[in-house]
Amino acid sequence: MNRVRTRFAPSPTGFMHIGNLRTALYCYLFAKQNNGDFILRIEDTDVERTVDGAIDIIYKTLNESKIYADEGPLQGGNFGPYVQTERKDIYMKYALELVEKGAAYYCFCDKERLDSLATENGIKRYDKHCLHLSKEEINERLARGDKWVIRQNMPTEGVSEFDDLVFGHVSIPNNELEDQILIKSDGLPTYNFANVIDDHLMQISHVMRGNEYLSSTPKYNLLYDAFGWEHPQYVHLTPIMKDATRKLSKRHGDANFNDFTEKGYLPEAIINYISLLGWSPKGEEEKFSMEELIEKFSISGLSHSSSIFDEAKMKWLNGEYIKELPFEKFMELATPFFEKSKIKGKYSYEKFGKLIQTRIEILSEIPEKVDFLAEFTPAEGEMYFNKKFKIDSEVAKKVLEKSITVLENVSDWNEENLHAAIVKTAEEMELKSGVVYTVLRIGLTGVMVTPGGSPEMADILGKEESLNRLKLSLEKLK
RNA sequence: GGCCUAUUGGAGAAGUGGUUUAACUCAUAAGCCUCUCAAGCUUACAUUCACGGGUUCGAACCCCGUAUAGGUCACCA
Repeated sequence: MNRVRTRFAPSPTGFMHIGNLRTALYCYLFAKQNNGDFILRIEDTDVERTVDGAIDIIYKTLNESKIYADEGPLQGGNFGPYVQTERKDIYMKYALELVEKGAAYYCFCDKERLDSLATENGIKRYDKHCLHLSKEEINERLARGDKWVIRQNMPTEGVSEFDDLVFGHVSIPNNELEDQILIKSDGLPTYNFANVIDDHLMQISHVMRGNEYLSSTPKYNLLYDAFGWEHPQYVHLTPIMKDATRKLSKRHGDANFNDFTEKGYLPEAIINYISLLGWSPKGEEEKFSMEELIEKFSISGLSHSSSIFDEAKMKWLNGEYIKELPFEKFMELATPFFEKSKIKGKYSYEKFGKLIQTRIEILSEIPEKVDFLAEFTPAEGEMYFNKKFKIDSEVAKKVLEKSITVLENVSDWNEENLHAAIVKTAEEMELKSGVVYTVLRIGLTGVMVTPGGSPEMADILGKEESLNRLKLSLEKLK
């Protein structure tokens, strides 16, 4: 078998869409698993749609995702250039070869004529009007400077068949195939032409791409045939949906890689999650590093039907990745989010970080998890009510009174000593320590639910602030 | 509308004619643990594989039809 070479060929039209990223991932995984090459090719033949800076976003996204190209605009290679607009002359040369062979022809039809071909339901199909123009007439119009395009000359009968590695055998009647444009009037090739020329010239062995190309694949094969080239293997990928009927798209929002990284998703988690959309691993595990994905990926595990993007599951996976982060690394990533919270400049990010690393799934949850501590309103009496520990406002008042005196004598204010002080208070009052823990937690924060317990809260607040708050809480109960 | 493709639970899915009582993961629910919340641990969650026929001793798996969904029919990729 030939060397495995796959390619990811995005158009630089904006941010990197999750669906495209997944295609890149699969191409990369398949190539690497077979010790092959992964090529990045920029398809910028639509001058209108290309946006400045989009190429850099592609590079940056791939890099953050740890999807590294062996060949591409940045790293070069033996099959360059890897940007299609820089290959313009190559396409023209091959198009002319096709015209010579009769597999393609010049077309001078203008928009009005093309529009007049539309059927009642708006579908238009080119009628090969210019196919039979004489050589003289063509040369004359060319010389005159008439606008022209080059179209592919499709067979009108018969059936085209091919084998797709996911969908199996597919056959399409040739009369369904339109004489598509190969070279546009601006001299640049269409995707339909450029991708065939480049895939062949770059020796791509496996073409992995979206499902939307499935029914045009016979057109590409006809092109390969006209040149006498070997067909590549095809692997058509099923779309990622937003819900049962809508495709996940830029229009539906929040489907770009950087939307997720900005929300505090880790690239590893995003990659891991999207690898699972449309592909199913063999075993029970679903959390995989890139190395494991390379090892486990298989075309036989690719799905035949579309899959719905479920952010809840990606969140869960992200939480798993956050939990296993070394603490220093976690703090490095978390700090920008602490900076956006209300505790900015007030309390230790580190101490809070220890508490919330297991309590958040995405980094952007940090502010909402810590903001409560920045403001303090003493709790109402009924907030202390607890059936299990038999706490009511009277008990709370006594516990607060006693705790304040004990805590005032804690000289080295740290978690360990605070635990000890609480246990000691409970013993002296002949109460379960849970009673004291609970009352203090509420007394210190004014809220019933906190990430972490009372010693942790007291430690973060510091001695002075803690005692102040407890006194205010006690006041409130009187 | 023509053509192409798909259809297993709330989501991702395994499964390709007979130990599948339909794996596994997320979500959801309950319990344990526990100073609350998380985390962790345990358990529950499709008599049924879009629907209707057929083939077969036997079908989610094979065949036919219907429905539904997606794709495609651009000088966009």
